[in-house]
Amino acid sequence: MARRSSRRGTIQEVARLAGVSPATVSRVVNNSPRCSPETRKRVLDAVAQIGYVPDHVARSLKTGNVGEIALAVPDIGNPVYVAMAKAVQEVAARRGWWLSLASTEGSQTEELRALRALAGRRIDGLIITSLTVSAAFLRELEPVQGRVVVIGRVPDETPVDNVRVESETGARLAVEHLIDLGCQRIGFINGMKGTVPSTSRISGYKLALGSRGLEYSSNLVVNSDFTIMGGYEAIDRLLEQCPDLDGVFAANDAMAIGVLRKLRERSMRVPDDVAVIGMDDIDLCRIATPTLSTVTLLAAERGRIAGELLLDRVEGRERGEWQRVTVLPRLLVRESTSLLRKEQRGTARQGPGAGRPHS
Amino acid sequence: MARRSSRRGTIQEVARLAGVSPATVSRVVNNSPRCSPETRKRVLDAVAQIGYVPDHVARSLKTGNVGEIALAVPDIGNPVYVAMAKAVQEVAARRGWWLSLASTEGSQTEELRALRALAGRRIDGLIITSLTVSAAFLRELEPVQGRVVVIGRVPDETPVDNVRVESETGARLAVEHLIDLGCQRIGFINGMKGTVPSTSRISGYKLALGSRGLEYSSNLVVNSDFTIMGGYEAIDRLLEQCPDLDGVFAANDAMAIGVLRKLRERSMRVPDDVAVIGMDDIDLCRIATPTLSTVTLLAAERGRIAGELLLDRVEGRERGEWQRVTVLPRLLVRESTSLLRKEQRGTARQGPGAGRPHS
DNA sequence: GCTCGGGGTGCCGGTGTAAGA
DNA sequence: TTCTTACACCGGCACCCCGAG
Repeated sequence: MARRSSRRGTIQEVARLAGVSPATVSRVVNNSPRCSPETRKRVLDAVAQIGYVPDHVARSLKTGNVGEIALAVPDIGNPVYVAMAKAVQEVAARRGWWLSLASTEGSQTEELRALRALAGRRIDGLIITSLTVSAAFLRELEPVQGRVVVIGRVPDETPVDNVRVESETGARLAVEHLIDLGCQRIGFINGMKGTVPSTSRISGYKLALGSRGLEYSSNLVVNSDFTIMGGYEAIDRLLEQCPDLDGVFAANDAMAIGVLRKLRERSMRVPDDVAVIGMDDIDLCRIATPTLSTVTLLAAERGRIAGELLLDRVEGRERGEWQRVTVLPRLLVRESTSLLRKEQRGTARQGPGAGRPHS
Repeated sequence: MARRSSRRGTIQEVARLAGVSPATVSRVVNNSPRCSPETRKRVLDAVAQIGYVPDHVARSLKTGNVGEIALAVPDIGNPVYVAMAKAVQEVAARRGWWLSLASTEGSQTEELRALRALAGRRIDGLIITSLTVSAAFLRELEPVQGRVVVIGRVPDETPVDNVRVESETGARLAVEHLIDLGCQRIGFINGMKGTVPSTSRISGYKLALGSRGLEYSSNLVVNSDFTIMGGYEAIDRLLEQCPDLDGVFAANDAMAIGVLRKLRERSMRVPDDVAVIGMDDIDLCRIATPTLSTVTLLAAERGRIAGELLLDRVEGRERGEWQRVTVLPRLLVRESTSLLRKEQRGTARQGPGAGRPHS
């Protein structure tokens, strides 16, 4: 096992070489004020000569923290989580923490592994976003209180800080937007049944129909997974169940991009024949043809907030009640649901735009 | 600082509760054979009652390794590195290691930070892919020998295991393919000057021109960054310098996708007016319109190899000479360089294909 | 008595080894 | 033998102590 391979010197060796005590070396290395300039220089010379680097493990054992937090996401290939990760990374770096990323691939086992890393003090804190909040998951949160932030809704009494987004409202905004455009038969391509995100989306979809007086029909809904290929194949099934669709709401942008691709293959025009809207606001929305309308769920913002909350706890700044922070989705209208669709069709459009914030 | 927050019990407390010594608890927890069934049960009961989880830091201090490796990539938002990360992750999990991901954002500082994490024994091993191999970088490799694998070419004498891809050959394959299609004026959109990937690509580009008897002209080359937006803006500059382009080679797929997007806006047909080829083989190639021809650099394969090499070293299985593994790029022909372009124009094409392996 | 620079040492929480029942 | 214990030790850090000014 061990091997402690090419370690170059301990604090004792440096101390011996510099002719001081280990305590002094420690003070110099940690920029403690209590040392004279000349001693400092002698020590630093010895450090340089030996190539001494403090052993992080030993330091952690003594100080009680390892200086590292982790972010666990279901799929690091999903641009939404990349945006989230970059935001957390920014916070961590600014506050002097090392961030490590873990991709759970949606597996419970991996999520629990991350929580156990926390319990075993491999890391000091954890931000985790889970697609399905299970009982086992909630149970494992108990012993690591104050060192976890969950992104995604958890039951109210759960003893963690929690960052939420009203994705139900987001779904409602998207669908109401389609309806207000004149769409009457709006298909919904949802993610896998039973996951937290898919539950709130279907709920928002129904709310929107209700608020505008449209009927819900299960013919208008299909499930698939949250990827481009998922949307690509799901739209076929949807069109089979309901050939005269005039609008599609996809549960995320990746799926919506797949839908655009397939509709183009089937020579259906967007938004003329079918208006399409996604959710998340990934970069690809502005590259797609036509550019994709969407509802942003503010992944980066949630990441930033989660990072701050976690570090406030872990650094001991915050000891109060469990925080519940909710961010509000915003509609971004682009070409795929453009109101000007009749006039602009067939002519070159303007380049990828930032999307027009709306409402 | 410290805080050792909600830690639940140490090995001593468990030992006291079970009426045994700490050493016995340690043996039980680690499934050491030397212990009687009844003692084992008593200990396990005590463990469960207290909710004891071994302190990973303390264990690491004694055993000399932390059970964690890291993968540092320039940009976790790049699908190439995602593919690489997933491959490494698979290897790490299979061999019982924890993998953490770090995104350096191309910053030297962050790369050196990762190397210092290694030197300070925060992690046991590191796989790192760097865009620019600097002297400072090479210098920092010295003290952590045998615990680093570099993906991307380093000087021959560098004391690390090294996984390479002949990206120069890859670039040559791409450009020769365009020439063999009949292209005469092939623009090249390269990444930032001075990076390792861009250097080998321009070299391959020139080799291809030479091998087919075409002239090199600096008018045909522009630089930008390795993103969709990079390609999107670079093609404008390229067309300004050379309005009658008939082929474009982009240094990676992301840029090529940006090119496709811009060409569509400018109503230029692909491949009819301009053939386009990228490099990397990211998933988007099969979703783009038209589907994007490319040269795969086998990112996942390189990740897998790097993972195995690193763990062989870190586990002490391998102590021999520094390994140099080279993988060979392969051309994948899709619609954006389709030979059938004249015939198929204007009709619906077949769906996203896997690409036809070639040569 | 107080400040300042520096030294001695117990300790963090496990693990491995040699000795003991 | 077979199981268990005592104890040194991993490598820093932080507290407390000391002497000199």
